[in-house]
Amino acid sequence: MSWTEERIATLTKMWESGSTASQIADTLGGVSRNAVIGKAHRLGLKARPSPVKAKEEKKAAPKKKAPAPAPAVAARKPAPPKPAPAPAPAKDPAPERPAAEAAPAPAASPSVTPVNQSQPLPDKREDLPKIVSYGPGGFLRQGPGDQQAPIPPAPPRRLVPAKPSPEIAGKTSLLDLNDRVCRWPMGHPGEPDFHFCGERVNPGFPYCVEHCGRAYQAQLPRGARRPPPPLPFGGPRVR
DNA sequence: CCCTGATTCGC
DNA sequence: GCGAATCAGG
Repeated sequence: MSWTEERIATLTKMWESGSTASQIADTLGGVSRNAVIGKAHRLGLKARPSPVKAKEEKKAAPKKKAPAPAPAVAARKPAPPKPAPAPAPAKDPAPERPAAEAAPAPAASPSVTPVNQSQPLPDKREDLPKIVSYGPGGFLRQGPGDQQAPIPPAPPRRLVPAKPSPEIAGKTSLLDLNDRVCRWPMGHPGEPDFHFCGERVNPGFPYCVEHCGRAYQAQLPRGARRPPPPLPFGGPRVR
């Protein structure tokens, strides 16, 4: 498969919406998770909470890994030594301010004196122990005296694809299918609770062991055949 | 083991 | 540019 305009758009949207590379790969089809990640990086839209990227070397303190007798076979990855090129001038660990806090500029006009204060001190209103707190998602909570909204903070919420219906909550939906879950349909397409088996597959097959037994049956001699089990699709609807 | 994203590097 | 192989943390 090639990266068409459309597929790139899908990749970009899903990546930015927080979908995992695996989900994106499954959705797109024809590409691997690695391909998705690779493409995403090439598109320049990387940077997402990575489980493995929360590292930062502080000092050159190689604990282990003495230069082992390197095997001449350098078939791959001849780049274990990572000389810290970081010219970072002792980045002080000052925590970055959340956008919500950085934003609230002195938008409030100076003329508006704080109410509810027994000590109106316009001179040193900056050292007032202003109590702020943050709501879910980083929204700035405002006290009763805070009138002016300090710039609507961009919603830090990430959009997550919702399940189509509560009926299949917890069930294996079409979007949940991948190479290692059983794709045996449960129910009929179109029905609200239609889903897939979702069990781990019998390795090498698209179904779990149980459903492999249903899908693959030895051919019996003519005359000795039993009525076939209901087909996953196309069978008469029984209600 | 399963998952995740990052990175490398032959093609 | 692409993506398998590999790494490394959860």
